[in-house]
Amino acid sequence: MARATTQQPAEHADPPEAAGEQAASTRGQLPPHYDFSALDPELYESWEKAGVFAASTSQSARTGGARAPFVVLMPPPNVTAVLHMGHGLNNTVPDVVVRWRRMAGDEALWLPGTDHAGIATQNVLERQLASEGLTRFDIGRDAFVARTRAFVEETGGTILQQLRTIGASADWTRTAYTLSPELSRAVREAFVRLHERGLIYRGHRVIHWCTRCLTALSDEEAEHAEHDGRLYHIRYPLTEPAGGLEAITVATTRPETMLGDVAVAVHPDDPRYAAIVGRTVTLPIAGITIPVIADPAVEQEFGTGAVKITPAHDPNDFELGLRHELPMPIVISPEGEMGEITDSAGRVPESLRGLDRFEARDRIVAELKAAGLLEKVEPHRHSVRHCYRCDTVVEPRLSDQWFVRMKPLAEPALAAVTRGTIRILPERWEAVYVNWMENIRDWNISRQLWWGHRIPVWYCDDCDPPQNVIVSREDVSECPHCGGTVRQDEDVLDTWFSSWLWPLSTLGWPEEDSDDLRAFYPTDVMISAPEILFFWIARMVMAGYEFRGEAPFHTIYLHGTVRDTQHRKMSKSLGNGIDPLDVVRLYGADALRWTMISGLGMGADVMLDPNDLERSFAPGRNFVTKLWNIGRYLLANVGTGSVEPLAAVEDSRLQSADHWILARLDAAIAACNEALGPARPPGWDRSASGTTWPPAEQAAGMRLNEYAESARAFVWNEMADWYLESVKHRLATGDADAAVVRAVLVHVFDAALRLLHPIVPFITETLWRQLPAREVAGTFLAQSSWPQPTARGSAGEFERIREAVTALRQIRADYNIPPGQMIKARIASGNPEAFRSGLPIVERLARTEMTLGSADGEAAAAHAVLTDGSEVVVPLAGLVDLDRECTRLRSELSELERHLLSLEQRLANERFTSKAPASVVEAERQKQQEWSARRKLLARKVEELCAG
RNA sequence: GGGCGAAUAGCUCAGUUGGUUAGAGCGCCUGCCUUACACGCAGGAAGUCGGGGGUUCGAGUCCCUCUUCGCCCACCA
Repeated sequence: MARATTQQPAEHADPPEAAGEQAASTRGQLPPHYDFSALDPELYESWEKAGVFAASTSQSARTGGARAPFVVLMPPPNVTAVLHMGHGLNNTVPDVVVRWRRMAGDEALWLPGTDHAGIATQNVLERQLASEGLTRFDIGRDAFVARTRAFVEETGGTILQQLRTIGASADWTRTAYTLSPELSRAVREAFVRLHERGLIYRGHRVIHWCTRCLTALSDEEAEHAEHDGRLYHIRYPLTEPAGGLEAITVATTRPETMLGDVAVAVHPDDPRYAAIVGRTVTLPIAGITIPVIADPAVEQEFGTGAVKITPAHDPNDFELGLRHELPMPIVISPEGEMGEITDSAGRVPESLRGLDRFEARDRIVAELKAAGLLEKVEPHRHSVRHCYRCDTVVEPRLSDQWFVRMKPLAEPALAAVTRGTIRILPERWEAVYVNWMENIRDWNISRQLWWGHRIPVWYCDDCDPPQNVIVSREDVSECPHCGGTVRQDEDVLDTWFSSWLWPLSTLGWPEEDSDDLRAFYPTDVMISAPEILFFWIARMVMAGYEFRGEAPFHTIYLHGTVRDTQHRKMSKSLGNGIDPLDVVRLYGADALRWTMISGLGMGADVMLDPNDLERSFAPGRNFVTKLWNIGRYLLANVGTGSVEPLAAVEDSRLQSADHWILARLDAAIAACNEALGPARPPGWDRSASGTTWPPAEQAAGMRLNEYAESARAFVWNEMADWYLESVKHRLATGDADAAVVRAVLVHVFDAALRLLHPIVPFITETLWRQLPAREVAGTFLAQSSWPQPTARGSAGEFERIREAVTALRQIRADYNIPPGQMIKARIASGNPEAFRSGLPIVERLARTEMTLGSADGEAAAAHAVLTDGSEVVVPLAGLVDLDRECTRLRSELSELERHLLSLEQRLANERFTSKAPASVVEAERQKQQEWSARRKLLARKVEELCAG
């Protein structure tokens, strides 16, 4: 039998025993599974070689071309990064969107690149040095930077190579790097311009300091984490008792900072302390005298209502210190050790100097206790800031840093979102963005690191302020005022100071006339994780307005996080990660992409099971295999010979199944388009100025999971399960009708591959290139067109066939009628030819015979009522016992009656009929009629069968 | 401390402005190697939509409240 050929395992694709069979020669060419590991890399290479991903400025409508530009910027991964699942998600999403737009006729640009990642990369190199027993100070700045640069050149960009394996269709010809000469130029330009506008200034204040990285951090880089600490109540004895008090008790979570105390503050209205304001206390351990002052910032209710003031080691105390013109001694070193660092002589006893701040804490507490000055210690849960790179507890520390004045920058960036030029999806993040912008604080941009953009500021030691500070676009070798020697600022800029220019700098800015800038700025969609909304995305918006006067993009799409089954974020340190390259190896890139996209509700996290890859990735692989097998069937049965274009097939030649699948295709295309949504707000492809999202589109689109599901359901549940199965016999005849099927099938499959290509590019491209329908030999699906509806289908007739067939299958299953057993079905009404012709292959295998006629007079029969009220009857003579059928019918009837009753009650309710929309009422009436008819038929059946 | 979100089948999640008998994938049960596909086909079981209250002709959907979980922000030491 023919079956024998299909049973052959893949390795024996050309079995000798099948040689005599005609079908075997074609069918044998393709194995039953798609060999992604062999085909995908080759395919990617040919895409890249053919320039499929490269965008051209001359095509952009903004620079004289005919296509709307569509631009997505890759959030640049750290240059030292290796691909993890987060990258997988973060890059699959834009790839799907970009591939969609590329097919939809846009000039699509996905611009890739890497970030030099100052602090992160420096940490990597410092760890390397540490393993050799060295620190960066041992080898010096120049050697360290050189070594880092060499390391980056050698190993950097690995991740960009890895992104190719998951199919990322980025324009690699434009690959950018935040520390490249071009981007460095943009960084300097931005710094100097902001400085000229008075938006960059040198500030002396308390900042977040990482004692391990030895650098200042921005507010965003100092992350809050809840921590179970203690609140220490410490008695500071009054120099002279007053107001009945011997001492004043302060509460603190960081006793070690008391050595830097310069005052004790109380609320001016606090009656408890009114008498001692203006007096002095003796600071224990240090043994110095400090004043008691009054300030309204003190909360009377918290702790004891008295607070110790350490201006150099607490931002609040610093502000208060400024108001009261207090001294600001620094008692903790950059490394986090106690010492008399600045203006603190006589404050730190010899025994504490050089001690780590946390050891010092314990020591000080012990000493206080011994001296009877520790009143009590309470458990106190509070949040402590940590370095976002090394998790070290951040030490607030007085220092000189460069700051960006953010308020003026935030104004247009805030307005862009509130007025709707930029939308944020999911919408709930909009409030978060707005809140941050409204409460924006100045940005500390200087870092005491070696790896990064050196701050373009030079100092002349011979000139007086303000001439001694030179801010310059070009390197400065001598003082422009006195001609003397200058020295450059030792610090580098925050990594994010180069990242926030990404939309501008990667397109050629500050060259205002750059072709790329004119053709591709503003970009379109910014796709990223919510974690960097403030670090990066919000600042890009500010930079866009500040330096170019336009929003950098119109949509911010924040996807979820990849988590494990316990909802923990996947991370190397937790050891719960999944290596995307393992997944690619075992399941294929398409399967990985499928899992990412199909599981991605709007803003929802993607849950994966690191211990059960099968569970997470089998669905994608299975779908790919399904597609592959549809393709196999097509190639074997349609062949590669020429096929009539669908447009050449007159409607009269189409049968019910053909009409149906064409209608379903149109519905699928519409559903996919709806889910993907508008690509841009009106007018954006020309200019962004004044553009806003229409309210109706504000939250539309970017439902990638819905798009995936619509396409999948069409291909699998409609095209494969029904259409393919019901046209097999027609295709086999080889006559004129077979030509119709070939035309429809090829058209529909071609459209399906187009619909699916953005999600599963490898399998679809591979199949498409073998289809007889491809436009021109040598072209790629990746750059072909997005499918258009045919407007030629109608679903009605075949829907009835599907209903009838499903009814037959239920009857078969209910009565355990064996697969080989022929059943004779009678359809109460309809076109018997259409039924016969539309039967799927399984029913047609000498299993079902359909006739048309009244259902009357079948005594022992199973039956089903279709939605149009007609019946399908299968005589059961000798096949089953009637009691079962009776029971089944009765339960069906009672269920129907229950529903009908509630429906009728609803319709009888006058308030319903008067208040509900007419269309709803009409639909309910229709339903009532249908159900009544069905009830009648069912009741009669029950009477006939179950009477005896 | 402030703000936001989530809770729907055993698991992961859909469910768009309130309107048919609440869906999908995985898992589970039954039967099937049937002309591409057992990584498959056919059929099936399974949900008082977190608890309570309210608005409405009608609530998974809107309002209030409680519980649990998660996220963001935050200068009460």
